[in-house]
Order: sequence, then structure tokens, then C-alpha cells
Amino acid sequence: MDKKNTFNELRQREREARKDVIVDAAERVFASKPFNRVNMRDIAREAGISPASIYRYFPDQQTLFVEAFLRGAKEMTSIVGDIIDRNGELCIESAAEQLIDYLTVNDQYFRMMTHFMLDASLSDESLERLNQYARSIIDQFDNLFRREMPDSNPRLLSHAFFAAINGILITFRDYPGRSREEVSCHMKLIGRMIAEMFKREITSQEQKKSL
Amino acid sequence: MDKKNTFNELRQREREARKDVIVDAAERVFASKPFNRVNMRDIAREAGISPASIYRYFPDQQTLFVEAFLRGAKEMTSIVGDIIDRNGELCIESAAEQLIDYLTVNDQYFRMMTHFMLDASLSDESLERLNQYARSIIDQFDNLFRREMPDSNPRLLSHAFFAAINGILITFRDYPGRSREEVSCHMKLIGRMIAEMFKREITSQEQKKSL
DNA sequence: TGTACATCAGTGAACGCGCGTTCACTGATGTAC
DNA sequence: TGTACATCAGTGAACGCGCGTTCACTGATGTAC
Repeated sequence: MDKKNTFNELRQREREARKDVIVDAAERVFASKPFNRVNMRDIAREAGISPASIYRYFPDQQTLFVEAFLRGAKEMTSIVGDIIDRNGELCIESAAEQLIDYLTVNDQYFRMMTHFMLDASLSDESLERLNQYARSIIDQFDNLFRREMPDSNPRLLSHAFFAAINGILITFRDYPGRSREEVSCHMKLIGRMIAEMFKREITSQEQKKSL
Repeated sequence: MDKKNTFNELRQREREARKDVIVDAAERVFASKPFNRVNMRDIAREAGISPASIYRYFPDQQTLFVEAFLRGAKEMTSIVGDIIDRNGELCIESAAEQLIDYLTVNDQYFRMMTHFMLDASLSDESLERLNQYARSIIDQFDNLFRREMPDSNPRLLSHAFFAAINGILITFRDYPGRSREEVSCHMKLIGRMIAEMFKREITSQEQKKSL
């Protein structure tokens, strides 16, 4: 009985490992071409298996895509966390700048996120997983703001900041007739500007409280 | 010779009128279902013609879609202009709020805009037309800001404001588990908050200048 | 140790659907003589 | 006024492609007796 369990566990683990191979392949494909042109055959080719095999591990495309997104997104979260921690001295400007920088260079996940936000008709489960993720990102921003205004609820600020950063990336991403470098520079400029406004907002809120 | 010209002109005008019928139909379809599920057969049905007929007036789908977008977008521009003019007393907050309101209710064009910004691989001509449009919208924001800070260049502020509004709409549009009403309310709250920050930014810039 | 059977990974080929677009054709209207 | 011809709108049907997904099958490995 004991043995049987270990056997099953092993087999289960192997199965998970093979699932991972597919998700890894998916991530690589997403990194290599625009999200909306990635298909199952691409991923199968990258993983070195037949398209049909994918369906042994994932019920449908959407589930795989969300899985791959969340995998990469976890890295994104931790980097966002690092950026925020590294800027301990109320340097919201530099946090904004670094965030924009990171999301410009590694834009696959950002693209996927916007896709899920705008076009996708997701299953309830996928939706729930994605929302959980969005919340975890916004939590990070909470940390950023709470350091500067303890005993306040920074949730609204976090929402606004998150939305503003999203807006900058989406709006200027494909700025026509500019090099990638120039666009990035412009986005960071705007980002810094908005971050300054948030900083001022915080000090103003703190002043009000101390009255 | 004279007669011939008038004849040709007439025919040309009739042709334009029929083109309009198609664009009108397209607009109605876009209003009735999510942008990414609209197809040529839908539009043909709505216009009461066969799909093949559309190709007598438009070389391809993209051209028609951009045409339809720009048609509706013109209305959007003029409404944005009205909102800005109506809020002559530096009421950026209320401008933001009304903008968000309008773009939430008439969300077709906003959806199309994000589509063009993110997914579309457009022809140079379409791209140019869309950029011209984006510039005209940003010009409107310039007007909003320039009233409060004459002799300054508000372009960066306009960019930032435009991006922030976009970000709010995209980020919270499909907020899970909330009614349309609640979502709209939340977006307007965030919008007002950000608008206040912009107001403070303006007065701060003006103070600096007067030193 | 051998045999019959179950389980599961993996696959090539095909299914099926959506959809942009084109083809070959009809019918109406204008034009030249 | 009639006739031959050109032009153009409009269309039903089909083409062609992409792509998610399923089918029917093979082959390997484990299990029961």
C-alpha cells in the first residue's frame, strides 16, 4: 500500500514535470512573437511534441495560456516586489521608472495581461486565478504607499497608480515613428511625472491627518 | 463636357452615399457586440447587402474598420471638446469624471481604440489616420490645461492625463463581481483622485514660474 | 516464468468551423453610331 | 429608333487558410493470476 502510493506519487510528479515542459515551451514562444499570433502548433513544436499531446495535459488552450501567464507573472510579481523594496526611501519616481523599464523590455506578460483584461472570455476558474494575481500586484503597491503613510488605507492610491502605469504602457507602447529607446524614455518621463504627483498627494494626505 | 462632369460627380456622390450606408451599418454592429467578434458577414447583413458587395467599396476589412472607427471617433472628439469647454473653471475633476462616464457608456470606440493600439498590424495609411486622430484628442486636453497655465507647454501633462484615463478604463472595465454601476463609480472615483493631483501639479508649476 | 489484460503517453491525420476574400455571372444603365 | 457594346452594382457560391480540437491507433509499461 505504501509502495503503491509512492509509485503513484512518482508518476504524478513525472506528469507534472511533463506539464512543465509544455508550459516552458509556451513561455518561450510567447517571448518570441506577438501574443495574438501564438497557436497550439507553435507550442507543440517548441516542446518537441505533437499538438494532440498537449491535450493530455491541458483541457484547452485557454487553460494553458493562463497557466503560462501566471508562471511568468510570478516572476514579474517578485521583481516588482524587489523594485519596491529597493526603493525604500519614498522614491516612487524611481519605482515607476524601473517598473516601466522592466515591463517595456519584458513586454510579453504585459501583453498577455492586457489581452486577458480586454478580449478574453475566460472561464470562471481562470478569471479567479487572474484576479488573485492582479490583487497580489496591487498589494505590492500598497506596500510602497503604506511605508509613507502608515495607518492609512492606500488601496485607492494603489489602484490609481496601477491604472496609471498600465495606461502609460498601453498608450505609448507603439508610438509611431520613434525608436524603442525614445519611446521608453518618453514613457519613463511621464511615469516620473505621475509618480511625483502621487508623492505630493501622499504628503498632502499626511498633512491633513496631522491637523 | 460640363454635363459629363456633373454626371460623373453625381455618380461619385451616389457611390459615396452607398459607402456611407456600409459604414453606418458597421457602426451599428460595433455598438451591438464586442469588437473582436464583428465580421464582414455581420456588417453585410446589417447593411442589407451581400458580403461580396462590401469589397466594391472597401479594399479590405481593416480599411472599413478604421473608417468606421474614425467616423464614430469624430463624435467622441467633439463630445470630449464639449466636456472640456463646459468645465471652464479648472474643473479637471469633473472633466475626468464625465470623460470616464461617456467612455464607459459608449465603450465601443474605446474598445476599438485599444484594439488598434495593441493588436492591430495596420497599413501605413491607417496608422497615419489613427495617429492624427490621437493627436487631435490630445490637443483637446492641451486646451484644458493651457487655460490654467498659459505660456506653458502642457503637452506632457496632456499625455499623462490621456494615459491615466486610458489606464483607468482598461484596468477596471471588467472588474470582477461588480455591477456596471459600481465599476463606473469606482472608475470615476479614481479619475477624480488623479485629476486632483493634476490640478495640484498645475498650481505647483505656476508657482515655480512666478518665482 | 509466461500470459492476458488494463493503463497511459504519444501521435498523424483528419474534422469542423469561422471568416476574409475572390470568382464567375446576371442584370441594369449609359454610350456610340 | 434600334443595335452593339462598355460599365458598373450586386451576388451566391465557393475558395483557402488558420487553427482548436478530436479520433483511432500504436507501443510501452505495469498488474493480476
